[in-house]
Amino acid sequence: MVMTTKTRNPGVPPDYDPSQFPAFAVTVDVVILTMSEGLLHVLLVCRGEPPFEGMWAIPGGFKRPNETLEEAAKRELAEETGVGDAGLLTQFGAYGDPGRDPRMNVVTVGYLAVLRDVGNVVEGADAAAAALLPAADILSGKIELAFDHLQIVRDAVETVRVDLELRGIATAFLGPTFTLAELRSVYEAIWGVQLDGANFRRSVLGEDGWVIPTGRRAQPGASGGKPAELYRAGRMWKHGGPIRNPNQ
Amino acid sequence: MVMTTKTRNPGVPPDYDPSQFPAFAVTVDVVILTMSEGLLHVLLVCRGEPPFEGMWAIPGGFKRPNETLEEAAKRELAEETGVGDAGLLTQFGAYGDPGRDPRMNVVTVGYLAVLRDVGNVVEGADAAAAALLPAADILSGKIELAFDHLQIVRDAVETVRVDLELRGIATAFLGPTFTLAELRSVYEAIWGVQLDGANFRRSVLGEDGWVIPTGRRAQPGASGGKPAELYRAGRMWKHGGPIRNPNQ
DNA sequence: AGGGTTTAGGTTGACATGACCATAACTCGT
DNA sequence: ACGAGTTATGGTCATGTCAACCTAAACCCT
Repeated sequence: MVMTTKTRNPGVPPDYDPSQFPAFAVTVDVVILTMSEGLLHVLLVCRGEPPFEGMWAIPGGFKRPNETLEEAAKRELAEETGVGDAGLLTQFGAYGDPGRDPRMNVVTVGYLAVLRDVGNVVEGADAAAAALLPAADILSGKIELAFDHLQIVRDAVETVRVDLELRGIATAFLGPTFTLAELRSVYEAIWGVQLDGANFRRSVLGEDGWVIPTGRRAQPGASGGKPAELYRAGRMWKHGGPIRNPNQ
Repeated sequence: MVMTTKTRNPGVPPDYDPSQFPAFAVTVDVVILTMSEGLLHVLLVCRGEPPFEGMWAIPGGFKRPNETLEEAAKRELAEETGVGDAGLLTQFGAYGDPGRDPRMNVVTVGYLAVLRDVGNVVEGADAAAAALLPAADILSGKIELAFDHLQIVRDAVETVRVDLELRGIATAFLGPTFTLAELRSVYEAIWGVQLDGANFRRSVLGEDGWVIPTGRRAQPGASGGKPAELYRAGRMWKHGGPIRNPNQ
């Protein structure tokens, strides 16, 4: 059986025999992001076996021959959190450096999942082996990750930063209804900026389709303040977000 | 030898035995884009063997165990075009649908390469088996591609559209020196829009660092006109481009 | 020489955005 | 009950950006 995606070129001497292709293990790693206490958090699992025993790692697993990459990511997400539908599930990169897994040749495809609130979901899985950790602690190196998972988390967070502006994924972090302050806090946490509440309000409400008022009002916080109106996501979020990143 | 990127979770019964991982072939496919006659073109090779014999396909080949994905892409690019350095080489997606290759399980990683002018480069390779074809003809379905390569080209073109705005890729399509009209035509071709020459000029020259005047002037075209000044790329192109896409 | 073409440079007005202020509605502590 | 603090909401104002348009300069061709 000959495996050629590449056309055999008579002019170029093939220094590599296509009939003997190297076998790889293909895995899917899912970076699960969520907002918790105004900070971006990542769901990690604690490795119970060598190598990297006892270190934190991104949940992931093998791709099966009869499923697509996205199906594998969905399956891993469900196995790890019990959640069937993420607010967002995007592929953001493939990683295949030799030696990235000391045991064998493995190419992994990174998926990014955005969940509303995973606090209770994590308890459904093994609480000892899984935890939500602040993304800032991981990116700063304060929490060390197994394999090349630090780079993978870096790329995932960078992806979510860009997608927040280009594809308007902010509502994926929130529940079915939300206040404008909650929506704003998503932008502020992910971009690490502070946005003026009034200007944010004007940008979001300025054009129809972003948010739809429900008429109901949220419970005011413990510190008081006028109760905010509850909105739900409009149709426009499919075509990019209403807010631009102040840091270029 | 046990292959687990995923932590073994005692609570979740593993319905899939990690010690028996499925073997995949991993290939790298390179979508080579270039500007020719004001249109975006894709370098394709004609398949000489079944399946999809005689159809156009993206050049690609197997990843080797001791090279990174990017090194594999660079190698494929060099084998296919003889060019050592592309203006840009970016990974944009992984494809692993079951049955995408009828012969076996193969996961491919798509890379996007941007070249200045490949007209003469193609001749260096096998001229009969390789050709530059307009991207529009491929995306419209006028030219049929092997495997799932249509989807891969679609994603590559969409990536270059976004990267043109976010990462300022435009100069990768051009030679060491260029006129502002040539630079503008890159944006116009890829975004499918028409930009006002005067406004384009003001945006590009408005801030220092985008283009650097060389003092020399280009030869006027056959239709006459004031000869345009030649510029070279400045440092700013690393951090996003100066022009925004009118189509949001 | 003159019309057509392309680059180069300037003006104007609509619009988006950021900074700032004022008011309304709620919390809490006293 | 009352005031202080807090948050949401609504508005103004100055600034900057950007698209549309117009004019001049330099070159081709017939």
